[in-house]
Amino acid sequence: MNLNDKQLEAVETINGPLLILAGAGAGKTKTIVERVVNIIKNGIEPENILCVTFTNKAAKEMLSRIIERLREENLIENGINYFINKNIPTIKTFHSLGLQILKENGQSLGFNKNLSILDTNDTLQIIKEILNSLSIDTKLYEPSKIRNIISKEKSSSNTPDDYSKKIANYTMEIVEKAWRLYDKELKKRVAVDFDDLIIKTIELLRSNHSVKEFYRKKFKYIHIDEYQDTNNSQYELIKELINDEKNICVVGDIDQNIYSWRGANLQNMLNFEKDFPGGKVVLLEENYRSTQNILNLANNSIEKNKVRFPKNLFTNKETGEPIEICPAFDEKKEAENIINNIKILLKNENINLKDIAILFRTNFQSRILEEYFLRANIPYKLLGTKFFDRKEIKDIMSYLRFSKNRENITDLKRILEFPKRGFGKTSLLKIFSNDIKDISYSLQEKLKETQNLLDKIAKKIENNEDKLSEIIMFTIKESEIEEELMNGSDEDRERLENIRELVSIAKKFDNLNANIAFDTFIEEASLRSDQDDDENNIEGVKLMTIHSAKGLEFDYTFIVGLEQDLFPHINIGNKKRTAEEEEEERRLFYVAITRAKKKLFLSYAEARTIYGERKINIPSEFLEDVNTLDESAVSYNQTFYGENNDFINKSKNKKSFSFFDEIDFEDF
DNA sequence: ATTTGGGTTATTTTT
DNA sequence: TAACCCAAAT
Repeated sequence: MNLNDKQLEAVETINGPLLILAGAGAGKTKTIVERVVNIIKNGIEPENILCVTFTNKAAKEMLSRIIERLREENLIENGINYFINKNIPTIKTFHSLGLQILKENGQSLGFNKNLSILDTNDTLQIIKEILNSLSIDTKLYEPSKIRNIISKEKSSSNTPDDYSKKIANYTMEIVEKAWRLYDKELKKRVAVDFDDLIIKTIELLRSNHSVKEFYRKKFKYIHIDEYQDTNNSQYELIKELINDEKNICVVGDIDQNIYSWRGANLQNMLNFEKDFPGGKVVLLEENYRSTQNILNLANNSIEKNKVRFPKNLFTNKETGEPIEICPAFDEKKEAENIINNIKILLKNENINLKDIAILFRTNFQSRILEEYFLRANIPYKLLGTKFFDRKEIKDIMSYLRFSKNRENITDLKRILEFPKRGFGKTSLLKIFSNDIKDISYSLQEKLKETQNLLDKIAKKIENNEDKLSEIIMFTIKESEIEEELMNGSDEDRERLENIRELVSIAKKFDNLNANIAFDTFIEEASLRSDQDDDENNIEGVKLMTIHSAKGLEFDYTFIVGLEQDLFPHINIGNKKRTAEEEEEERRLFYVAITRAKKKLFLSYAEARTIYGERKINIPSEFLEDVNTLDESAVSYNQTFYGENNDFINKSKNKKSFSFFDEIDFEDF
């Protein structure tokens, strides 16, 4: 299978703890896939293997690659539908694994299989309501901050009781009170938040010995991908699942830990050898993605960090094209310059638009880029907008979900408020506290109507006569959402388009019986973030934040906005960036660099308008890393830059010219 | 019940 | 700048 020595070593070490330190592009997924295949070759049943990933996409990819390889090795019947075959490895995200365990065994904690998952928005609403009920000034004590504290505590596996012991100020008192009420509120709704999917699973395993033994026996071989991104509670969960054989393999790269602000704890990775003594460590340094020029920059840059395991990426590939530095006068010129460079790429070589990506530190930077892509008529796709977070999609999902789980008031609230039926604040409160007699007669009628609709939806799901997509269509029509949006503004019609997109997503499940399709669909919608399963299918230049580019690769990669305070990003308010946070910014730069396969462009603007204010910036300190490279490894794009760095004068002297009429983009 | 206006506040977001 | 939220006004 064309493995290098190190990869082979990892693949062949199947018993005991194994730590794989895998640099960017070092064939990490391939190594896990081959290791799983190897374990099965050694006579272990596939169902005894667990792989945990961080995204559904990664899980999906890993599963399909494993199945493909098992077929090649004749370890699985050809043509068999592996979704029906139970004897396959479990490959899931932490959250979907938790959900599965809770649905199947969580009765003792008050859960059932209609358990709802609340996203960050839903939970924020609940926190707001709680703070209001406590008459707390939400200006002084921001709901989002309170929620974040609770979430952070939860993901560190702390309970309200733990927390109450360390209360030192009034804010903490509020947090504790709100937390307890919040937990009660979730319980009432038979709902969990993302953190609960992990910590409730731990609670279940600890309190229910037979369930724990079942899973410990089942999962004889455990793999954890992206181990550097695990938080404390995920680490605790692993510890509960692992049996005495300690067949655990974790894979990760400290240099790619970019989510510490969300609780990802580097210590888990740093302490692995201590936590699981007697294990083996394998270091994968050969990179199969980028040119040596790109890797040199990545190596030299990340070397400045203190918290890491030393590693040096190398490749057998050629030196490659030089890194191109692209200075610009301001963000407009930067955008223009990028368009120009893309046109040159398209003109000179046989390059596809989908092999080009533009990465930025913050979302607002996409705006100006979009403007210029639109103007230049170059197809592009902005990634990272969360389809299932859109209001109209959440509304539809609420109808579907609530038809089966009538405990979740968040859903009911959404339903009653959209489309508008005349329910206001007071009438909603009365409905929620079951004082239905107190609302007006006409509202009572409306409520009955809505109830009827929900019953009809539930019946359709149970009856199994209609397809899932048909049930959704039915919901849109009968709820009069379609009518309302059709006759609304342009924006409303766009919303309707999104809803139609939801219907077409649901069609994927139409071959399953409605009940199962429904559960799968709801689960997928609650646990996934991005609508695009496969960004390879996107025709057009890809625009995204560096965070969402993690794990992806592009032939031609632009990193834009390389200015001090923008990237590395300066913290908001008067909070100073800590040394650790500075290192995280550098890791982010490292992740960005290592996305590039063939050529890397580094772009910055000397002036930029942020929040309506024009600011003069100095080039990012990260650009200095380029000085560690040979002269031949770097080229300077002079288009918007003077010979003596005196680019302002230069651009004054330059006649303005247009880039937008050189190539006809109709073909793309 | 809905609209208007003023004040606030701007990272990253695998689930 | 612009989006968002809430209170006050209609």
